[in-house]
Amino acid sequence: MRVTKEKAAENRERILAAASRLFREKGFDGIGVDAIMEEAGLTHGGFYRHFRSKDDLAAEATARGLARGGEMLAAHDRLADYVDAYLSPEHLADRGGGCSMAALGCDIARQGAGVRGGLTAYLRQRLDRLAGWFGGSRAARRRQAIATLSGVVGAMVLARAVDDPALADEILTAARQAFGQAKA
Amino acid sequence: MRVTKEKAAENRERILAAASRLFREKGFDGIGVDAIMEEAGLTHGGFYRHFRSKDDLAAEATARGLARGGEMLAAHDRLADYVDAYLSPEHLADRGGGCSMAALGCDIARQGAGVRGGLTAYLRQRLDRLAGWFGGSRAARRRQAIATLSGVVGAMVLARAVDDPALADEILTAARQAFGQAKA
DNA sequence: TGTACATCAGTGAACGCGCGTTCACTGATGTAC
DNA sequence: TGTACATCAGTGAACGCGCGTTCACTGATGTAC
Repeated sequence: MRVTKEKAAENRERILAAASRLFREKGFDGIGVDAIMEEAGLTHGGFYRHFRSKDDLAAEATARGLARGGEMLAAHDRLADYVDAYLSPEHLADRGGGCSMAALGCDIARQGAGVRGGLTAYLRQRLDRLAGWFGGSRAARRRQAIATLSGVVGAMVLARAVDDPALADEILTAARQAFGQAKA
Repeated sequence: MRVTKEKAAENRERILAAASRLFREKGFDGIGVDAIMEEAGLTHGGFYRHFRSKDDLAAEATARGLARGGEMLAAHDRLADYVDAYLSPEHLADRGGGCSMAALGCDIARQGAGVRGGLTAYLRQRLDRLAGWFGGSRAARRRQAIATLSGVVGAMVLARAVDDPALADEILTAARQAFGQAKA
């Protein structure tokens, strides 16, 4: 049952969206091609008409997820707003729709060149954007951008790892205060 | 071929040590019971004389790995020394022997009660110890402990995820400067 | 202390299931005339 | 524009492999007398 080119392109997008969400929720090894295709409303056999392998999908889906994270970053133009949004209870709960670095950071180090290269390019962009929100020398601004990104990503990872909601909330609150304002 | 109680206890330790290292290196889903037993110098069939399941092993091995991290923390009595050691190139390279929060942080959120409970208890301890290195009110010290731990863990996660060694080094260096000294 | 027997850590084969990938097939789409 | 044919997105069964777990068996250890 061949479908129109438009429909096929739309299906490919749906596979990517499902994969991007499910990888972040369950990890690269925690979700299978069949479950991703089912989530996209297709059967698993057709997967290889769109992607060469699961690894290929991981690379494309990660890039897609990171791009969305970039939109979230672009939606704020002040450091405190961005940090508050990043370290919000909503982001804590929405692992599948949130930042890929927080959801998959440790796993990415074990992935192939496609995934890691995509993350590296994205991280550079995000650092550039963040640096613009700080004062001081070029080097000082970059240092603060790195410290802030490390801080918010680490806080989200720890808040999600902990099994006590009160402690998770305390971590997010403390990190919002610490990273939400530019320092000397 | 029954072995002495002492030998059996020693074998159990070897399984735990191998699991602790391999889980950190490859992730909970990235390594099998058979490979862990082989690393411990045993065959996979005997695994269930020591542990009820792979999940059980994950919980015990994670607790073991975190305890070692605690020793590393105890080995330093100044903030800057600890941060320098944590954010060193040696720690970056030694994923299997390093901090479990940096190696497995994102994966732990998806694990069972045993693993998450162990991490939570350990994280509380580490925060208490870190807080002692800061000045100010009790609340301020705790906030700085949380921000520092988030910062160093996040920096290590990002430095390992990136595929450019120069960028990884830049991240570690910037984070050492940012988190290595107590702030107001 | 010596002897007989029960225990159980460890072995290696086997089971069952899930998952990534392949394949023959379908039938609507796209294209060449 | 209409017709005939090639293309190919999608289907569902199947393959092969790896992995968590089980099991019958071994034989040295531990224990009861």
